[in-house]
Amino acid sequence: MIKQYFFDGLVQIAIVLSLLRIDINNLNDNYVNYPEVQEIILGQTAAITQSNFHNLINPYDPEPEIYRKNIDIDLSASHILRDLRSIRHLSQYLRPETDITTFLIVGGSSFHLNTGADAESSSQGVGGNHVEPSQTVSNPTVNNAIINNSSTENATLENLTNSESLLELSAPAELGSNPTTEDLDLIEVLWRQDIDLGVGKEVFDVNLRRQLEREREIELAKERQKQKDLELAQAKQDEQRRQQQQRWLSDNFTQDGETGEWVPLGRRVPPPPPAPDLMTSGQIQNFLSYDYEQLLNEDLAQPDPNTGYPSVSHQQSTVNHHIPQQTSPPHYSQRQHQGSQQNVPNPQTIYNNQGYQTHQVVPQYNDSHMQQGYNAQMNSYNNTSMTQMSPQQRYGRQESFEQTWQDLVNLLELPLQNNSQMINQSQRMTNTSGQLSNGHMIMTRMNTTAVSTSNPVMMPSPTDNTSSVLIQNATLPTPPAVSDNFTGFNNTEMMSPVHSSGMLSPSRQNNTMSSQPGQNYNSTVPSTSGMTPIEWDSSNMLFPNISGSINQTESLEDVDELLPELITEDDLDGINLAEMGINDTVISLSPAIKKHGDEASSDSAMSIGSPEQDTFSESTGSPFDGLEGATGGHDYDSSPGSSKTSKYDPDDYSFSHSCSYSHSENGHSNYSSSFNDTGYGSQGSPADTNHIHHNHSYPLQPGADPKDVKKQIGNDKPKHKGPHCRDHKRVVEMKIPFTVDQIVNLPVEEFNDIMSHHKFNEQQIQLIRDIRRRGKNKVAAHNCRKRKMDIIYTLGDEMQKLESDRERLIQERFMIDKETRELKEKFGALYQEIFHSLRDEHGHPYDPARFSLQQSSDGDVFLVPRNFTSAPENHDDKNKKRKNDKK
DNA sequence: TGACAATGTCATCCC
DNA sequence: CAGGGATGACATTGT
Repeated sequence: MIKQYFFDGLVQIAIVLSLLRIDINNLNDNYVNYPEVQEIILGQTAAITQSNFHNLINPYDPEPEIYRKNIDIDLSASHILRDLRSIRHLSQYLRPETDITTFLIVGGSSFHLNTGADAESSSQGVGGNHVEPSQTVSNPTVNNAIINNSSTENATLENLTNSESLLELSAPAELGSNPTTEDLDLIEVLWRQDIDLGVGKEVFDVNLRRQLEREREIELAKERQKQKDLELAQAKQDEQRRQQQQRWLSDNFTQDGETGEWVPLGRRVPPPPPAPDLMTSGQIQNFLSYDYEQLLNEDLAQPDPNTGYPSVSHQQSTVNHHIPQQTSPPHYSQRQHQGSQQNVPNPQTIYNNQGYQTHQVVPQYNDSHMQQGYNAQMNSYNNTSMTQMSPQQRYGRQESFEQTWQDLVNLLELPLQNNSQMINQSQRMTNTSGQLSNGHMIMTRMNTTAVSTSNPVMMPSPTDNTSSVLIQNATLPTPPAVSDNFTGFNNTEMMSPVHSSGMLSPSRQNNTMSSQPGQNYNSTVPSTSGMTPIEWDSSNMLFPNISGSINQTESLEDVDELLPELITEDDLDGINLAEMGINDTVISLSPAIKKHGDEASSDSAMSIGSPEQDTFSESTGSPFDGLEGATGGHDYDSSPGSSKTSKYDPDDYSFSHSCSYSHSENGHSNYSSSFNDTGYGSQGSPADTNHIHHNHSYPLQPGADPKDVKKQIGNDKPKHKGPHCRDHKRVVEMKIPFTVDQIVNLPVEEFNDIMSHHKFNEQQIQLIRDIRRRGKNKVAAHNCRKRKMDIIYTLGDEMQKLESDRERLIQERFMIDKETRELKEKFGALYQEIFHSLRDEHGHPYDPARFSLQQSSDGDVFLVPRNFTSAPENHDDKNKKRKNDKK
């Protein structure tokens, strides 16, 4: 019995000593630089962060499953130390809310933690084990092993002596001194902590353990009973809600016998007469407030038999339909009055597959024609953000917004309908689509609302409703410069019958533009256009919302068919300045248009540098033939020039005018789109290497007004004078049977062949070579200028980016400095607290001038003498003490 | 009529 | 070495 008594005590002492571990391997003077010290600085507690502070495994531990210091032991150690605090000098070791393991390392032999040492000495003396006291004291691994072994009653400490870790450290000889009465008291205290440590006497006492187990079982049974009661109460409450919901559903919906889904009565079944147990408004309110989200959630989960999508839209739409007939939540009535009544008449739109979310969740957005753009936005929103939201979130937001706005309207007695919609939309968009520029969004919505009010009877066509969602168009902000043009377009072109049948024209333009290499106008479908958002973002969008509402699946063939009809070159020439916003886009399409519509196009830019077009056979089919077919007999000064936009037709390499045409509304045009012969197109520009597609168009300056383009256009016809004309005149005069274009653009081989086959005199040869050289150089000069502009814009972009980075870094540095200051202050306070909490064996505080706290890499904090410069492992002669300071 | 932008041309370098 | 691209400088043209 006595043996068992002391054996238990020895085990518990070992536990304590495991907490008061000493790790000389990690001792270092540079403790403050260790990350663990920074953890202290950060105020992390082991219990919260689970840093390596507590997860380190002693490499010497023969049983690696035992962690030197896991969280449980720490918590238990806190109890131990709490008791230790009650006795003598250890009373001040603990401080609340600090989680520091403290090691007391004292240079002199007089410094030692007498608690563990004395206890050990006393226990070993009585226990009669083979364990060397010094070994047990100094090695925490051994203590862990003891804990492990003590879990089995037959465990002996024989294994401990065999542990290699036992031999790692040697404790001072005085640790084995005779126990004092204080030590015995400490042993008693440690026994009391057995329960806290989980290795109490019951571990060794079967009866006690069984009794404890029984108590635990009783407690567990009580817990289970409580849990069961709670569940019952919850189930009862749910059942009540379900019944209430069922009743409401039965009033408004019918349940499909096959699928079990709730189908709105108005869709398949004629609306039944009002149910006798109609809920009052208050009831409905109550019901909604409690159960509607759940109901909606369930409804959303039910797939629509027609579309396969959740049938929430049906529910809502049907509810909207039946509101006047049945009592339904006031929310529905309000919503219907606000917006649904204009769009719901078209069930095709409601049950449309692709647009179901738009029309379902936000049905009122369909009430106007111009809101298609906004629908696109909402489509994008629905397809992106909204689909990621839970139904409760979706409805909750919407409902809350509507409710809030309706309350406001009621309060202010605003006879708004469109405005309320607008604001609601604005609110929704603002809250749901973080990518949207609020300003632009509101602006756009203003446009749509204006149009919707001016033309309220316009209904969204099924095509529009079935349009695929153009997410990018909807989500990306429109450049402010676009706004004006876009607004003008909205109010003019979009409302015209031609364009409303197809309002597609702008979109088609967009699509057509996308077909041009190097142009990033088609930002609607990144998957098809292969553009990154950045590319898209940098592109110029003339009709963001419009294109967003248009079916992006329309083929380019349609575009090509429609464009010549919609936009003729005469139109291009006749477009007034007010429509330049459109012109910019349309004109940029000129290559595509002229490809199909007008062979007389002078836009030979596409052919520049292209071998196919450089051949004679192709050149004969080039637009120049129509103008220069006389091979010298044609006077350029009198050329019609209706399609001529360059001031110098004979040398119309097209870059001169294409660059002017490819302007966008913000003063940037993609010159490279029509000028791709040099490899200096946008793809090859430095900006592209960074995936930033600059739309800088040479020669338009950044702030240049699009009217410059107009000037270019307007000046086309009179621009048939100058040095270029001289070359052509000379060609004519010299009876050279080639055009300047042919002379310039022919490949060297073919050019040489021609020169060899034709018998030219020296004068002719010289003229031809000069023309060719000048033509080449002209192109080169243009490339050079364009490249220069690209570089300038790229550098500007980089500068902006660097400036933003700089701002961000400055901000970060400021924050880091602030955090550092705070951490330093925190560290200082913590240091002082810990340091002043330490007492020597006489109960006196340590002298800060002589000692300092330092932390090892494993998170242990040591009290190190100031003159303790070298690593502790190199000074084994010094007395080292370790403290696990749990506060 | 001068300023300015756009463009063409030349000279030169370089590949 | 010729052809041609690149580019600075200058000229021309039109607004």
